[in-house]
Amino acid sequence: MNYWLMKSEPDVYSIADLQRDRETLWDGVRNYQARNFLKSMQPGDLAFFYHSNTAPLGIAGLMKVAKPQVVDPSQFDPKSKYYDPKSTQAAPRWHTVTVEYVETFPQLITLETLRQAFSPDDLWVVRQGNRLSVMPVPEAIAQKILEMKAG
DNA sequence: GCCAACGTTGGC
DNA sequence: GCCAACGTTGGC
Repeated sequence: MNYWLMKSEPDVYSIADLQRDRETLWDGVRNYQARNFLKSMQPGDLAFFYHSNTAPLGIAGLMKVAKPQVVDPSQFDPKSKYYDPKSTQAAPRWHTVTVEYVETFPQLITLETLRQAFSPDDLWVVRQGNRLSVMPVPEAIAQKILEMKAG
């Protein structure tokens, strides 16, 4: 079982939206490094839901990988902003997962708090200028984050 | 809204 | 295969 961190802009899709939907397809990732992490996810892996490009920034809750290795359908949809004309049905470029709601943290764990607690080498989201939207979280770090949300 | 960081594209 | 131009992300 592995831990991950996945970013979403809450104006677009928030932890509250996931709570309402219970499960969602994590579509629209168009970065190869992030996609490779998505591809390596296993059912039951846990992922921190990070609210980006908002205020306050931080980890808002937890979700669980439900279905792995899902072909992202938006790559074939010319009307989608995630349309990729170079992708084919025979050889899709973009795979993702579906995720299932687990919990909303009683309190957002802010980026500032994460910066104080962790080094950029341990938790990549605190790296300056970090643009990766899906990243692994070492188990020891994940455990500490889960302790922090307990208060 | 600004802009630094940085990934991608495409001409050569 | 290099790298300048370009587009996007995301913190501030």
